[in-house]
Amino acid sequence: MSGSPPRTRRQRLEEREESILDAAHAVFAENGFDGAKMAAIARRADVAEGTVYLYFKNKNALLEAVIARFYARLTEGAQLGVQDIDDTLDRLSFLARYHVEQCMAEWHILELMIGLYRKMQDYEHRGYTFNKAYVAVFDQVYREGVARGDLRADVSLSTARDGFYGALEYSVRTLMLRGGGKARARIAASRAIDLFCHGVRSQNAKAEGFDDIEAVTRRLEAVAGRLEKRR
Amino acid sequence: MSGSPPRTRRQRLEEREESILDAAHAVFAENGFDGAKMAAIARRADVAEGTVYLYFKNKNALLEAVIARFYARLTEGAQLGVQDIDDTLDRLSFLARYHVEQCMAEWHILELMIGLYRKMQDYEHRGYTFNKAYVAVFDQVYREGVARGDLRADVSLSTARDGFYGALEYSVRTLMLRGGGKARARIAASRAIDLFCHGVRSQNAKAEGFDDIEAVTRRLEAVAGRLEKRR
Amino acid sequence: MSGSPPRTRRQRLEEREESILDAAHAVFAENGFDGAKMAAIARRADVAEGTVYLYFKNKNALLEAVIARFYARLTEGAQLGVQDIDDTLDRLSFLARYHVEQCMAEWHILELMIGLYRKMQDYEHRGYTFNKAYVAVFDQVYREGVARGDLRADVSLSTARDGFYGALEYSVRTLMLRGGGKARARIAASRAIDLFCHGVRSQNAKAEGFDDIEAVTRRLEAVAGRLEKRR
Amino acid sequence: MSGSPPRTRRQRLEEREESILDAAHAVFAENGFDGAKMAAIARRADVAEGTVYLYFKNKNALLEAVIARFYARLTEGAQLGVQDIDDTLDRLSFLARYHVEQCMAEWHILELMIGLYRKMQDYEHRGYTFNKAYVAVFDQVYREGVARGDLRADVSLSTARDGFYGALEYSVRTLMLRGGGKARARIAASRAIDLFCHGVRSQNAKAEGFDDIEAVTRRLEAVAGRLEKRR
DNA sequence: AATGAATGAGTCTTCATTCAT
DNA sequence: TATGAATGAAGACTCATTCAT
Repeated sequence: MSGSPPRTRRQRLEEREESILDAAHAVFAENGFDGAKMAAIARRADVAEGTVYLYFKNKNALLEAVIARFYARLTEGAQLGVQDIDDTLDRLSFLARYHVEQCMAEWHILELMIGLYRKMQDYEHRGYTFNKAYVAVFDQVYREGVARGDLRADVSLSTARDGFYGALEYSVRTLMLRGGGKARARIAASRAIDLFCHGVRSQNAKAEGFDDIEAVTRRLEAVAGRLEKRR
Repeated sequence: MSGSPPRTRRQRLEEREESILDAAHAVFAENGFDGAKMAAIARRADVAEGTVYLYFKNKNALLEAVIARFYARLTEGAQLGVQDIDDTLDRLSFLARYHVEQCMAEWHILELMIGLYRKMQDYEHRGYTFNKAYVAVFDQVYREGVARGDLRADVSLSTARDGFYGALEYSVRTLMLRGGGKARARIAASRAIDLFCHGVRSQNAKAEGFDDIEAVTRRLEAVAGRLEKRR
Repeated sequence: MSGSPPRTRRQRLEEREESILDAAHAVFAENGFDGAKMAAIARRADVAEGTVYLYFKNKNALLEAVIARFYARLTEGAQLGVQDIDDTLDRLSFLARYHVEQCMAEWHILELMIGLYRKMQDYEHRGYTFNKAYVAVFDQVYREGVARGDLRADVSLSTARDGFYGALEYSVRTLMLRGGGKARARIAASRAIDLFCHGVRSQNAKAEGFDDIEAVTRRLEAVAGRLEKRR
Repeated sequence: MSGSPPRTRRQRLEEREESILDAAHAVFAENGFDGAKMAAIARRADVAEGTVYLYFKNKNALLEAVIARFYARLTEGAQLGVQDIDDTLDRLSFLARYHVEQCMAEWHILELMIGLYRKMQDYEHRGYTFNKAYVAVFDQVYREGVARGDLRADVSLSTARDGFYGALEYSVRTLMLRGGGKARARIAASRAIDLFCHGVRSQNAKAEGFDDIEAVTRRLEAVAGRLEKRR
């Protein structure tokens, strides 16, 4: 009779599952894996405790599903965002900002992933797979950047990727500990991206005249000294 | 008459405490906080269950002590290592290698710290304090590097720090997931440090004609490094 | 089709709760608070240990519930009993007998109440409230007695109450220690009530010439009482 | 050399024992039996934990000793006080005041005695013995009072005793619950003693004309009615 | 499919008592 | 005698999972 509510049985089930996942996501994020109680999840999903077990085999499976969905969404968001940008550095900037924002919002879920590895070594691959799919977006951007001549070709993709996400996540962690807001997050992201792109050595030292011969000599002497010290 | 075994009461107590910490360290690392059973820790320390509570008020306090000791050692090792090195880049290289190695060995303990924040918000400061003391070593090196003109002055210390440790830890995480050994860890560390120092933008893009002495030097150093590795 | 067993879910729950209270009552009475083990209570209620906690938050709450129920019943019994009696002295006699009998049967539960005060100072008021509701029955009887001119008006209600219940409970305690049966309890009650009504000073001292009809009546009543006891 | 400190070994031991008893008394009173920790008692006695066990076999024995000492002192105080008083009513007044004061001060210890009966049925007799010795003081006073014609002869000693101490202790309990001070205690004591001596029936009813025949008739009719009811 | 009452294994923690020194 | 570190048994409480309805 009524128009809007879902008609199909199938649809109802999917909605239920979704709401359980929403609840689980929230409760896991708030309390960690061991701290999350199935009862709390059920209550939050407005469902009886037993019902959860009709949709997910057990607590572990539920966490797995939460993480899978989280990563799927994360990856999708990254892909869509990159699509509309052309310039390599702009793309990297977007990915950095996006990553920082998402990580801050879902910080706790990310922690859970790590914990997951201990509990279920079978699923490690899964987690790795999720992550691989996500960073593939970055990889694609990076490869294109190299091809276009925008990025160094002599840095391996994995090194670059580690540097990129590593710096970002470390920033996030620091922000989380100190309690920075979204604004600070953005600033941190842009700083990190700047560092990522230019490195830390002083421009003078690098680009200006800088007595290179002198430096090379010093370095070689240092190497020689070290070699001499060897028994 | 007998030489080695500890005589003093005081000494025995300290040894006991140490052995309990060792046991707790191991059990926490293997099973995480909630997964670690006090009974297992006691058994591993070869001590009755109640005895643990003579030395540490409860499970939380025990974890805190484990982390405090870990960080104290970590910081001390970094300080000692840096003392004997003069060159800024060498110092950073050392810190990078050291960090990666330690993190890989104590990966699980580091995870625990993060989890700790949820459980005991009062102690957040503690964890933050530990970390602060540790990264102070890097900070000192970095500041000196800037003063010497070796490092960019226009990058804030915190940004640099985040980039440095972030990249390293991300590398470690990746290594842990994929299961790389110590050898790979070193390689990852040096790559990360290279990236950290030079950034990712292609040399063309950056210096437009920047001379190649830099590259040559790097190659020579690589050769020297390989030579040094030969026993 | 089947007649007696409870059908409704609600009813089953109430029965369960009741049976847990019964079990707790018995176990607390037998072993005191600290001596009572939740496991024993659960076993006695024919219920899993965890089930008890579905009905009562914890051991303290369980004890509280036991006491509340006990007092509720006690008070109700007193009220009902008094309703059917008109004469003031008969009413007091009934209350005395009733109190002694109940106290003897539930001696241990009464002890628990006292112990409760130490453990939960918040609940003191509760215990006090229960007791107040109970003695209100006596208070009402007493006030009416005063109004009717049957009882001294120059004795404060609280003093009278203390004397009444105090004497009774002291009797009970003595009986409990010496191990008297119900018969002895009744005798003790009537003696206490007699003392309560007339005091201990010799008749000479009191009334100086007060006539003996009083004494004669008492003797006759005693005879009648003895006759009644013969089955 | 020094003058005051105890010389004999024997004396030192007795002092130690005494200080342990003092500590135990205090800790038991504050926390009840199960709530009292041997460690706390030892600490309070300024003695090592193990030392307590050199003086008392175990916790139960310690409690027993505490109670024995308490009763011995209580009894002694009562005896000494009565010695100096001649008048029967004054003696009773003193005993009442003394009892109330002592009970209020040592309320918790008295509770413990009751609990003791459950734990050690072997010792019941002990407790009973202590109590018997104490109330013997009252008994003696009462018997003399009867002999002197000051007190009713037709009230059994045990009834009188129950009435006396019962009323007092009930007062005390009420005072303890409501939190009255020493002043209130004295008032309660004197009121109780007044009630004990004169009973609650209105003087009018008792001493004045009071239509006794009428009353007697009613009572006899009641008895007759009861007899008639018998099958 | 949904419910939610029932289960009971699992764990931290306490504390009386012992015993090596 | 005195010490106090060590012991380990015992018990309240939690919570993932099951199952009768």
